[in-house]
Amino acid sequence: MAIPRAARTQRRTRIQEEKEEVILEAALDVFSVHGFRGSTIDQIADVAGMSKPNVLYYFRTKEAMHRALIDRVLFTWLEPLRAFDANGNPESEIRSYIRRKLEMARDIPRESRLFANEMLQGAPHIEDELRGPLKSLVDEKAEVIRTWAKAGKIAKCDPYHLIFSIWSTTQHYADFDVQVRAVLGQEHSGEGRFEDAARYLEKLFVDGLGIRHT
Amino acid sequence: MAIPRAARTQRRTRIQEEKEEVILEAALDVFSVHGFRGSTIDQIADVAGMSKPNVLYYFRTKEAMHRALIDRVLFTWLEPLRAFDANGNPESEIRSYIRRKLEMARDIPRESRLFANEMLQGAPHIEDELRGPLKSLVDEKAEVIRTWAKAGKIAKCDPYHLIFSIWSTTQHYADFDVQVRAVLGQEHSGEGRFEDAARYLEKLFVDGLGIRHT
DNA sequence: AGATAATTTGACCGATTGGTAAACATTACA
DNA sequence: TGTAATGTTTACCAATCGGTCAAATTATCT
Repeated sequence: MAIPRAARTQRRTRIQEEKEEVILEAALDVFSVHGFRGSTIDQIADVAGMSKPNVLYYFRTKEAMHRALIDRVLFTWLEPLRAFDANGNPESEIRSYIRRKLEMARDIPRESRLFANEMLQGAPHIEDELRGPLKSLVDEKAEVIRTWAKAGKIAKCDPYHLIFSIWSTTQHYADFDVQVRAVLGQEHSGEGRFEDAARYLEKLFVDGLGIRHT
Repeated sequence: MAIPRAARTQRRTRIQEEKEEVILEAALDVFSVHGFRGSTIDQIADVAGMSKPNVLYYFRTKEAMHRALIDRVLFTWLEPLRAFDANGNPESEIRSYIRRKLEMARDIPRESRLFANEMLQGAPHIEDELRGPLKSLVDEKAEVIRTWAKAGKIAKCDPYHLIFSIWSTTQHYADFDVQVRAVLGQEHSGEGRFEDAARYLEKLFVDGLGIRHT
């Protein structure tokens, strides 16, 4: 019998690389909508265009697929926060952070929904990542914000809740997309809503944080 | 055989009233965490402390339970927006709206998560309510905000995105509770975080919307 | 080309799914 | 108290679940 990927130490084949990509792509489609429990391997196999045993040849369990997906997406998703620069000036840093997050909500909404689903379920698979790497990163950036506040560059405010508010307002356009479309109506549901959102949010945060325009 | 509730036209019994309450309570527990597809009648019956066929005696299908739950929760959830008063002054109205929403995120987070789950899945069960009653309500309140802006009471801004941003920032504390706790660390995960959030968000929105303190 | 390793599939497994049937137990009301 | 309506449970159903297995197919390398 063939040796499944996970038990092997050798190099990955071209086919492996391709098929694993196809499967994770399909898994993202399914998991991001129905969550872990609500998704089935059959669904994923269907979307991926292959048989269920074939999917299970590359990922031995449903959990393994989900795990691989989370790991990959977690990195991408935190990229904008990592880019948050202590040496930049507050206004442009915050503006571009908001823009980047909104672009991600627009361009890769499934990734956002995958996380949202995980959070709603109490993050049973990634609690360690939250308490570890994520917390460290946020702690670091919170310190940057606090420094800015002490230097009088922005108003004094709780840096953690500031970060939460940027996360929530931007990811809202991915996670609650249906609601946003429904409320805005068909005429405002084009891609232009992201530009409107960016304009509004940038102003809200720049003014709300008492940032002096330079 | 007994006639299930849904097919009956007569008054509801005391027992019916009680048991339906118990079931919906249990269903809220389960649906809010796992979503519709990820939840099972067995789970709900277990939490409700009754047998599966007994649950199905009161609600003939899983969908019927979910439907009843959504209908009930939708009303409660929109209460704060309904209370948004055109005759009040912008500062106090916005402050109290934020407070109310945060209180709900703290006191009835399961309701928030139920909706969030529904949104993530594309709102297959409540799209009509979104396009109808919800949109109407938001349209009405958006008009109020626009009036305030025209009167110079608050800065000009897109009223829809303003409402979205209040929704998302406040509900974040219910939907992403695990993440918030993980990032804040154990020492700041007491109920005090809601007070911190309220302080931060009120300032953000009051200043961000250019509301003059009176 | 032939051998070997990698990939794919159909048939299948026990457990769980949403839901039903009918016997049994309890309640409400005359 | 009797009885009809209401409520509850056990046993069960077909469909679907995550996952296995061995056989068949395809790709790779000499």
